[in-house]
Amino acid sequence: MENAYRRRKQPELVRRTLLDCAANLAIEQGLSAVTVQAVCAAAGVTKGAMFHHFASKQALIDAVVAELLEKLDADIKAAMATDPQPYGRFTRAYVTVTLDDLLLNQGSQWTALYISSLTEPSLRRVTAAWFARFVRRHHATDDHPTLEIVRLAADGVWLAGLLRDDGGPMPDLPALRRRLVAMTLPD
Amino acid sequence: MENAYRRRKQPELVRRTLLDCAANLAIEQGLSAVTVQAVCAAAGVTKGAMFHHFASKQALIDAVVAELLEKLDADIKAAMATDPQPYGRFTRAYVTVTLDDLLLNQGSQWTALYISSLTEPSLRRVTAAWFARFVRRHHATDDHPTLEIVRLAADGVWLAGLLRDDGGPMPDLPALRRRLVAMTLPD
DNA sequence: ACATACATACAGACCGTTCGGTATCTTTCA
DNA sequence: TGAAAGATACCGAACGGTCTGTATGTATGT
Repeated sequence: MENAYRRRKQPELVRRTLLDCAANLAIEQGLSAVTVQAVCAAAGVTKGAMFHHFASKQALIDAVVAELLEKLDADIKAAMATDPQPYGRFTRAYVTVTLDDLLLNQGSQWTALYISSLTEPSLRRVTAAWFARFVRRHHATDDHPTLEIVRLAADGVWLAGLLRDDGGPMPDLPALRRRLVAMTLPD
Repeated sequence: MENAYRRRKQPELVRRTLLDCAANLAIEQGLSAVTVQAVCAAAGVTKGAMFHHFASKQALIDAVVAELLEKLDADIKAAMATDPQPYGRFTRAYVTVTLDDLLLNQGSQWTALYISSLTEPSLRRVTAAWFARFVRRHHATDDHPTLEIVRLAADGVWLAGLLRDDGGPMPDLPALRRRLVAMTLPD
């Protein structure tokens, strides 16, 4: 996005680019690397532009996390919609979405960002509320202790995905996925 | 630790206090709250003292994480030493140490710090290496897919512990502990 | 023309780090 | 034994850099 001063105005594109660059910075270098300057440099705009689109740095980060949660939300709901078996439906969707994200894009786009959102206390509150609401809504079909263990294991896979690029042990994801899904079925 | 200038010199106590204060700050307010000034203010010393004991801020944080990993290391080894059953011994110890930390001190002293250490890329490398070494050393007795799921679930409990104070769903820890341990036994 | 979308320049706070100086501790040696 | 000498512990202030945020100027779009 070069020569930004004299190009055509593209407010929505600029806003989108800022969000993407902030997310990428958080993913690749941690949340502490997400400075306003770094985001703007990566997006090819100046701070004036950023503060035009977002009231504060915190508002930018909040928007990034909100988008992440919305995407997770949509993916989980989509997975649940194609599942005829009521029992454990939410847990199966949770496992599927989590594992497939690691399987498909080997870079694990969202993992680092998701975990980062749990370390900053302000973001943690948002994410905790999001997850609690999901669990509460589906407690009728997903309340069994075994299902809880499966969900916890899926959470553990988030962490394993984080460590993957640093020599951490990485499970056989397809096999693990099969096993976890099998544990969510009745009997 | 008041009137620090004219009191008796207590280098080991000061060093220890700095480490504790840095850990507490990271636990309660996130790693980004660990500034040199904040640590020194909490410890009741000046920045000069801190830079006398640690070559840099990074060296201080590295020392905190190293202590955390050493403590985990010792706890796991101690738990393994009292376990007569070879199969799944490491996994059982891992589950025990993780769950008991959350059970005993309800503040979950180490959880937030452990998770935080996974977000900063430099710290992540250390922690990943530590965990990979552990898994590799015990692959003879702890290589079964079910054991891997148990370990992943224990990792998930780290995250659940993080969310606990923010309204996140908290499992019935004693029951969960029993179930996970049962899954590590033969048959 | 007017609102929107940016660039530019700057302010104020805080960051990690350095450094000179002063106290206390430890060793040396008469 | 005890005083000088050197090492260690710590203070306090200052520095250069980077941070978020603001104020203002200038182009574009309608």
